[in-house]
Order: sequence, then structure tokens, then C-alpha cells
Amino acid sequence: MYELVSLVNRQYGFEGIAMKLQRKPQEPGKTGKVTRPQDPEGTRRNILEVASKEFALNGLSGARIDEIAARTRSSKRMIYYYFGDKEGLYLHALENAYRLVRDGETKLDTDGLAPPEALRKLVEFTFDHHRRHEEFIRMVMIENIHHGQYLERSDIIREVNKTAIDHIARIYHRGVSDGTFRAGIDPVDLHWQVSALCFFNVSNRATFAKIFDRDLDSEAAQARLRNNTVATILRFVSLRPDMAS
Amino acid sequence: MYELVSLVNRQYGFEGIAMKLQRKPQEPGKTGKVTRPQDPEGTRRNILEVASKEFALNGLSGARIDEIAARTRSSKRMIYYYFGDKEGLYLHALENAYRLVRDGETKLDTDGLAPPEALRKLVEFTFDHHRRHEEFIRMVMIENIHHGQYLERSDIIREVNKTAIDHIARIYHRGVSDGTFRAGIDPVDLHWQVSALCFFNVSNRATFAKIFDRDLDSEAAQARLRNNTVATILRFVSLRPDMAS
DNA sequence: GACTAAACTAACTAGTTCGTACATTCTTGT
DNA sequence: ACAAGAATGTACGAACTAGTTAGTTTAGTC
Repeated sequence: MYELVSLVNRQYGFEGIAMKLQRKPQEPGKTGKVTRPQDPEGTRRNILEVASKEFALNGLSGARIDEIAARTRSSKRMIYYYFGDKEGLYLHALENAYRLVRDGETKLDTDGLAPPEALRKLVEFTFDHHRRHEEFIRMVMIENIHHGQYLERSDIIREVNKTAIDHIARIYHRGVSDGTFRAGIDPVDLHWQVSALCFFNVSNRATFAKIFDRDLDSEAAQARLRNNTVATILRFVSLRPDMAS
Repeated sequence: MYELVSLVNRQYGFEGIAMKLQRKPQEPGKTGKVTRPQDPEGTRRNILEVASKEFALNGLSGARIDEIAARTRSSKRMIYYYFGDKEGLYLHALENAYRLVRDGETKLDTDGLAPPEALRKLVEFTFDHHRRHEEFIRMVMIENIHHGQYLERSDIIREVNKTAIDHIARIYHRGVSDGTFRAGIDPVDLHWQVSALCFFNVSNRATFAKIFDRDLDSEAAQARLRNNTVATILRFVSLRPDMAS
């Protein structure tokens, strides 16, 4: 009997189980009775949350499966049950980080604003958003240390940032049309600039602050860097930058 | 007798030995006879070079002492003899990375140029320099993952980037004086902007390229990003940015 | 209410990894 | 020439770590 169970598990693998779980979102642990000991979705989510924190904090090789298991409401066996192996868990954590951040980004609406104001709002939003999601930034850093080899395996993630480009491209083209922005800039390059400044603010805060003996975490310092970043981007795209910021 | 040696080593620690080696730079292996089997400085340098590569590639927890030892002309025993433990080796590798990059940076001279041209040259140099020293960038990324806790222990590193600030500050103040740059920008903030753009270009190349399906390594793409970066910085500081780039 | 697949647990294993004890060779000052 | 100490090689062990084995419990279904 146990042989059979074992066989079935091996046959479908954890992906099969995961798909089944997604197909049937019954929300057992939350809305149902609290006394219910079995809660697959809850267990899975709990593991993923704990793992995300641990990977973001310690990296792929630095994170410990035993440590993750200990912080979980569940056990180590369950990690392997749902995610196969350490790399599988990491990949899911990475995808999860991207998904969380995308979900937040879609809330921004700039269609009613004039292009410079729209771009200002987008940059400010990106700056704040990156700052709020340090865990995501750290996952991207870690993934870059691994040369993006896990991101490469994920179909989900590529999709995520396409919307970001669409958004900034729309603003930019509106600005070119009404004569406030100069033509000839690739929207991806513009996004690159915004990303670079907003990303660096979080990713390199530790070393930058320590080398130059500055408190970059203070509200005053962050407000200044934020203003600088907006000014930088607006001046980069504007036809008459001295009027822009 | 061996007890005594052991005792002495423990008493002075590896720092004592390291200092002694620095105090007496006899250059044994290179200019001297090649047949000399013992070459402490060479061994030390060789270990450090190998370790730097391994740490930059795999991170602190990802790097393996046995792997480093295997790639060395020497042995694992020597790593512990000279650097104490894994963290000691990492710290020296980190310091070494900063030192190497600083040594390269001091070669830049912009004193004869007009401020906009000087700043352009500085940005271009920084862009190229970061790109050439990917190993350094990766070490800084890794150190940021560790919240800069090792950098904190190092007195040497803080010194390094002071000269970078001095340089950009001098250019900026010359520009303000002659009326080409706007006043009120903190030179550290300006350096922050330059660093962000040049750093991001190397640090996030993997994920950015994979998400947007672009070859950012090509000479054409790099030239474009380099031009954009220069334009961005010049427009940020200039009084009349539309004239600057 | 018996049956079955899914969910879950505890203990274990095979292999890795940092670090060290012990032994030997080389170099230098006297 | 010869101590004394610096530099190096070998082999090993204790602790850790990813992953597994073997078994139990739960909950939906017929």
C-alpha cells in the first residue's frame, strides 16, 4: 500500500500535485474550521513565505533547508514534497518575488496626467516601490550573482516586466508627441535608467552608506535621493530640461 | 617543539605573520631564483587571486575552501596559515578588490579640461572601469547581500573611495564657478548617481538582458548605454542641459 | 463505514565542508 | 655549521546539510 502511494507520488511528481492544488482553490485553512489539521495550500504558502525570507537574507547557497523547515509550521519533508529540491524551492521563491512586485505595480495609473507629471509620478512610484520591497531587490541581486540562470528557466517572470515597459513607453511617446520630450530615446533604455537609480538605492545602500559614513536610510536622505532621481530622469528626456525640474 | 610552533602561531595569529611579510618585501619568487621552493609572498598572492575569483563567482557561502585550495599552487593548509579562516580570506579578497580598483582609478587626470568635458571623461572612465572589473562589482554585490558587515571591519576600504569623491567634487565646483553647472548639488549625491548607472550596467546585466531579450553585452548596446549615462549626468548638473549633450 | 489518495512526520543516510593535528622541509641569523 | 622558526604537505575528524526511507494520519468517496 505504501509502495503504491510512493509510486504515485513519484509518477506525477510534485508538479502534478501543485497543479492539482491550483486547479482546486478550496481555501481550506482560512475560512473553514481552524481545527482542521490538514491544509495543503496553507502549508505550501507558509513554506514559500519562510523560504523567500531565508533566500533573500542568505542567498541560494547560504540558506539552509533545515533552517527554513524549522521556521515553518510544517516540516522538511513537506518542502521536498511540494518543491522537489532546494533549487525548486528557490525558483518558486524567485517567481513569487516577481509576482508580488508586479501585482503592486499594476495599481499605478498615469493616463490623466501631462507627460512630465506622469513620468515624475512613475519614477517616484518606482523609487518608493523598490524601497518598500527590499526582499525582491535582494532576490534579483542574488539571481544576478547566479547569472540569471534560474530566471531563465521561468516563463512567468519574463512576462512580468513587459507591462513596465508598456507603461513608460506610453508616457514617453505622449511626451514626444506634445513636444515636451526629445525624440530618439528607446523606452527600454529609459526604463533601464529609472531601474538603475531606483535599484541601486536599495541594493547598494549598505556599502555606500558605510564607505561615505552617511545615513541613507533617513527620511531626509531618501527624500533628497528621490528628488534627484526624478530630476535626473526628467532632465534626460526633456527638450528643455531647465524648465522641467 | 611542534607545540611551541603551534603556540607561537596562535599567539601572534596570522595577522602577525602577514604584517611581517609586508614589512619585508623581498620579492623572492619573481626577480630571484626560480628554483627556490619556498615563496611565501608568491603563495599568499596566488591564494588571494584564486580566492578572489572563487568568492566573486560563488559568494561567501557558495565558495568552497577545498575548491580554492585545489586551484591554488599551494594547499588548504596554507590558506589557514595565512588567512586564519574562511571569513578572513573573504575579507582579504574584498579588500584586494577595492585596492585593485582604486589603483586603476588614480590614473585618470581631468584637470586640464573644461568642467563639462572633465565630467564627461570621468563618467566615461567610470563606466568603462566598472565594466572591465566585473569581479569587483560582484564582490560589492556579495558584500551588500551581507549588509556590508565585512567591509565594516576594514579600515582600508573606507579610505579608497574618498579620492573618488574628491575628484568629482573638484570638477563640479569648477563647473559651478564658471557658470556651466547649477549650484546646490552635493558631490556625494552626484557620485551616487554616476555609481548607480555604471554599477547597474554590470550588476544587473544578466537579469535585465534576459527579461527584455536584449544583448546588452554587444559593443553597440554598451556604446548606447554609455552615451545615455553621460547625457544623463551632464543634463543633471548643467544649467543649460539642452546645450550640454 | 471501509477504502484510497493526499497530507504529513520522525529518524536516518550519504556525502560534503570547514578546520586541525601532526610531521617534514626550507631559510636565515649567528 | 647549526639552531630556531618560518613555510609547507598529509591525513583526518567533527559538524553540518541536502535529500530519503519508511511509516502514520486525515478526509473525501462509494
